[in-house]
Amino acid sequence: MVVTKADNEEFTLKKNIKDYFIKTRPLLESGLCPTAQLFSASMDKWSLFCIMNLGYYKVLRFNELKGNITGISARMLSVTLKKLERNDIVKRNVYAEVPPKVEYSLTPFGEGLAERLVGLGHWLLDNSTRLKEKNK
Amino acid sequence: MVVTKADNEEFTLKKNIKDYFIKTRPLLESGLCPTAQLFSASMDKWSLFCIMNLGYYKVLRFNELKGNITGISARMLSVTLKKLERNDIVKRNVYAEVPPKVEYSLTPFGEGLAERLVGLGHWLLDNSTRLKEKNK
DNA sequence: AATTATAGTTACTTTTAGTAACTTAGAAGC
DNA sequence: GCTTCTAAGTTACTAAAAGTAACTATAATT
Repeated sequence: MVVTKADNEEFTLKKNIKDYFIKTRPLLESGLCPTAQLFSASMDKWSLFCIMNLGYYKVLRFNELKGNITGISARMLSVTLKKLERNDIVKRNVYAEVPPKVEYSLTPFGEGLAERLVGLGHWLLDNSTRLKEKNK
Repeated sequence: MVVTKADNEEFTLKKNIKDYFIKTRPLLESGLCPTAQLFSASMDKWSLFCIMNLGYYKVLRFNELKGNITGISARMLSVTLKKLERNDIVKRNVYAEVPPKVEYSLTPFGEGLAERLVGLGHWLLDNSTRLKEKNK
């Protein structure tokens, strides 16, 4: 029997999914699965846009983010940034000035996340078909 | 000047994020950015659990999925599966029997997505710290 | 003394998520 | 031949989250 490259990839994928299940099943029950937490609590469209903008521009102030993200309101940006800060994805840097000056940037974890989300984004751009239709 | 491996990785990451911005900026305005669509319309926690379960078990019936995903209601599973079907992530196979028999599985695009989400999941398991605390 | 600027907050409305009970249609048991 | 069972949902309702619009604090500037 000849084991091809494709067979090995198939095996690796299956093994990865199996590993993932074994690792996350007990975490899911206790509500501590980081993947579930990321997707249920932290990964809405506004979070994605904040992470991508900070990944590109590195440091942005509140109103710069608001200007870059079309459609976001001050309240939703505030709520989103607090959530990302709680999850150690975004760092908040306050200057004691008037008018206030607050700079936002990614943490090292946030940078790694941005890198991986961009990877996923590129794959989606190349591979999604049905998603290209405007939906809902 | 010596170009190190780290420099090259840094460069590649920056280039990827730049590419991503250039590609998605016009798509965002028209509401046709697949990444934004995936995250805003299709990527909630229930979608993630459905995709992961189907990635692992390959084929599952409605009540099997419901049994595997703790906490999901019939309505939310129904809504989620319809959304995933609309986005070409999940395939629905109906048998003309009574009581009804419906089998769900991933499309080829859904399988690719599952693979990438598991990759992200493994990275999160290894690298997330703050996410490990129960939040919200 | 009024105006401007930044980074939000507060009160309110609309949309979405979640819950619980109901539906459909034939097959099997009594 | 009447009741019970089953799978895969749906329907009507409530709770929670997202979204909108107007407001606030503080000091420097006009």
